[in-house]
Amino acid sequence: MARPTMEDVAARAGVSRALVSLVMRGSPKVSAARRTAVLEAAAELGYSPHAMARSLASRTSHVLGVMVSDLHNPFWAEVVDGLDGHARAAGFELVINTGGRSPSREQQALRSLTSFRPAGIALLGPVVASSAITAAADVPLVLVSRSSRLSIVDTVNDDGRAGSALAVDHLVALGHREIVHIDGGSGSQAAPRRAGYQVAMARHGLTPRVARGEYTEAAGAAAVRSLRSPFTAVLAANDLNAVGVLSALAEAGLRVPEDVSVVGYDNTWLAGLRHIGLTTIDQPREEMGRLAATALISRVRGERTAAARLVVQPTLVVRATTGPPRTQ
Amino acid sequence: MARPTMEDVAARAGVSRALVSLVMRGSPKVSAARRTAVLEAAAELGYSPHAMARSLASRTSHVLGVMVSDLHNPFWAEVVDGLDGHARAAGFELVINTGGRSPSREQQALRSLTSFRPAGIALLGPVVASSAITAAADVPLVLVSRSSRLSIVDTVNDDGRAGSALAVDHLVALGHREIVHIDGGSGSQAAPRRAGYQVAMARHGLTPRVARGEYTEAAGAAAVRSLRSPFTAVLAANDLNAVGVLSALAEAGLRVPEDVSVVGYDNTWLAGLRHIGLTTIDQPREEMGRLAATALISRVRGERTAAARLVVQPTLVVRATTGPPRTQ
DNA sequence: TCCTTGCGTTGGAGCGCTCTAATCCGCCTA
DNA sequence: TAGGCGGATTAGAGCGCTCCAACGCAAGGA
Repeated sequence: MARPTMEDVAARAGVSRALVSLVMRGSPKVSAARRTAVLEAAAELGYSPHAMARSLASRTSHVLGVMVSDLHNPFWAEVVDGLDGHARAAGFELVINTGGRSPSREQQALRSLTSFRPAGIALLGPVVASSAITAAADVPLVLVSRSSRLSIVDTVNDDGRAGSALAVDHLVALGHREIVHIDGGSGSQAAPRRAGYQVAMARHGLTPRVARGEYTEAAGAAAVRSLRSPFTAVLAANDLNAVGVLSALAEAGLRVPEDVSVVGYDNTWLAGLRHIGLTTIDQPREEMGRLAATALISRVRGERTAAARLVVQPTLVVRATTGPPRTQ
Repeated sequence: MARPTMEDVAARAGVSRALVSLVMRGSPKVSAARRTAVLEAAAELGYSPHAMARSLASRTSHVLGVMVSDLHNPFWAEVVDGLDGHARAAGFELVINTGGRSPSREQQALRSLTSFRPAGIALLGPVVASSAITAAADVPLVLVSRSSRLSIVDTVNDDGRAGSALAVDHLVALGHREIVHIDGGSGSQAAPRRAGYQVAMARHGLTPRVARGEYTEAAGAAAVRSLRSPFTAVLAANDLNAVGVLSALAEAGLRVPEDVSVVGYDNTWLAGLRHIGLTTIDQPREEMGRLAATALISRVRGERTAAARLVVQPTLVVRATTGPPRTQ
């Protein structure tokens, strides 16, 4: 038994195909009697419209393509939640795809997304080259956690410089002076966080110390092990990285926060686990998703043509991994 | 500038639309000269085939719909990885959707998936009613981490009874006798894990003690706090739940594993974090994804009609949260 | 009475592609 | 030289839907 089509519904309701189409799209210019007849017929047949045929015929799409760079990072799951909720409310469906942190796989994912001819595409933390992005950009595009100067794309970012400054200020207020930053290497948004840290340290008359890292647990642990001279606080690249820092500190017999304070970045649920209780910088993840959806949809509707540069403000969340330094 | 169509490519290459179609599908019955001409024209125009028009015309689909019950649980991210890799290799695209743990949202997600007329649908840890599943089932369906007696659906599960038994055996071998199980309530696969625990305890001549829980950190912590009589080991509902157990034990001033041993379930990366170092039961997550993809694809190709009941074997991963009980 | 108006409804074209059957053409065989 | 063959190519219909122009019809105005 093949799926019923609009034709079948029309036949059963004793009307034309075009009328069924109008009912399905909730058009006001259909008499109440016909409307209920059509809806009944549709219900009896278990009819549901064929999204692809619809978008093919209407030359419009109700699909938003989303490429998630890394499905394993809980950060993105929460951004997707925000996107999903808002898009759904506006009548859009999400097609999610994953890029696995590799430029080539991202490019393939991008191609696969465009084959659906979505109304717009959101790239969450992409690492793919700018040129590949422009190539795909005959639809509205929004980048989350990656800045870009391309005028055809919108961006949603947190103010990484401000975030790092919040962390430094917090640590300095507690009395710390030897504050190390483990950075995110070439990861998305690593540069502004690093810059924010350096500026804030200078503002307090302190010497910045940056250890090379990336957005993984292992990198956080390795960076701590490589540090020779003493320090009393660490600003990690992100929460995952911070957990690696915690492990390495424990290995070295250092207590947190008595001997060393640690601050993460993102405030994913990982940081909130009581067993970890990480002081961290909160990025409003759901809001970022919502903003991305809004930006995309407004472009799709042609309400805006100028590039949007949306910046959200990070906040400090104090938990158990920061405290005053040891008074020596 | 609208996207180029097959017509445009055909015109540029000086051939018919049908020939372009053949080239795009890699048909062998095209002369080398025409093939390169078409490919060149396509490259020059930046043509990429329109997936929806294609599936509409061919009445077949290269899309697999995937509904993830909970994007926040790292377990599913890893299953999706397995699915993705295998599906992609077989020439299928994934459309991922999220159900947010709620039956009504899952049902909506399911409707949205079917509107894409996918070749098959994978439901990862669905909580939606069986009846809603059958309603959608005019395409092959596979359930992961949820058993079902419906003959039209395939299932992929780990052997939860065996997994629990592994945990109990491990703890008993270490010398434990007071082993508590915090269960997953009505969550998917909670029942077999509970049963496996009870049977294994009985086999060792021990009295089972089950505390009601669910698959969250908070539930793990709450369950431990509610326990009155002494115990030396806990088998948690899953890893997330186990982390809650660790927190509650720390609060109560109990050390792990010196005072209490803790075993999780799933072996997500969370368990592997060195700061947590959770002994746990490994479910082969990627393999489960791969099996789901294989099952779906073989049904899609009509190679099989009988329902597949795929069961994978869990294994024990010993880390830092289990050890011999205190000798009193 | 006829003509207009406007709402409700419909036929038909066409979205970008696939698929079947038909056509073309060079070459081998009788 | 005619006939047959088979591989390469193409025309045309059609997938399920939307959209436009056109149509029928009852009510109102001249």
